[in-house]
Amino acid sequence: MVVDQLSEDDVDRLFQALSDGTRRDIVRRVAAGPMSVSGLAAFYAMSFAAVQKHVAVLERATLVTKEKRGREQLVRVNPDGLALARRLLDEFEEIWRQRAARITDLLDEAPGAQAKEPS
Amino acid sequence: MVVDQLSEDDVDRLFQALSDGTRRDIVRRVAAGPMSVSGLAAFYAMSFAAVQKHVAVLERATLVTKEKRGREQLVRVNPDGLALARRLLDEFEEIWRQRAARITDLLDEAPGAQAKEPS
DNA sequence: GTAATGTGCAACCAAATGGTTGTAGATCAG
DNA sequence: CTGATCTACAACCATTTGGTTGCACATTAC
Repeated sequence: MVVDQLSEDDVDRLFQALSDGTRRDIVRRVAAGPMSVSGLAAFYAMSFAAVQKHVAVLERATLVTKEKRGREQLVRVNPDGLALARRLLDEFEEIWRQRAARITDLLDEAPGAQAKEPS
Repeated sequence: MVVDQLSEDDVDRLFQALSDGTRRDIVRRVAAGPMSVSGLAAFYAMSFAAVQKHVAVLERATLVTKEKRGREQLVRVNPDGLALARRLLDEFEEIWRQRAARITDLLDEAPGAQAKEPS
């Protein structure tokens, strides 16, 4: 099953965005409530520009959204992005589960019986 | 909620391993049944050494395991690794869900209750 | 035995990543 | 208005990543 219209590059960006501790922490923080970029930057021992870049990576990965709010830029979590990533992992597990079920069937069936595809 | 004993570096490796299309494809293939490294390499338009490196990345991320089988090395999916990644994503969603529930509560409650959460 | 196959590893290279500093444009406070 | 704050973006740098080729070593086939 293909997940939506996601290109491989989209999936690359999703997981790559999640592969950095600072970015995962940003997602956690904005998941608990929206924050400005500078508000986020205050938490980390790195420059504002670095945090800005992390937010940009998360935005391109559709894990957060930004909205201009006066002179600030409010960062919000995008629940769809997270759900998408989880669904992708579910796909992998589904493939494995089907194989496991097929093997179980083979073991359960009498020897010589043909294996049918489980749902 | 901390997931098991995973270090941040472990999580980095997990998601980083999944951020490459070739590696995700390898996981799909071995999820459907174990394969040798050279068997896998036959599918991709890159050198054997490159595929070997991808498998090594997946192995360090605990997404696959290798087992020596004669002169071959059988690569298998590690369902625990996948389940771990999914659980990590569940954590993020849980944080967001809790916040959403809290907001819903605030909206449901009678007005006059003091809200700590800015809109 | 010799030859072919499967693997591991080192050295190398181009491109991407994660950080920095510096500059400049908006917006808000006084 | 002036000054402080928030953001955007460019240029630069060190390290990592994803690929290559080449060589060494085990195991299997003939």
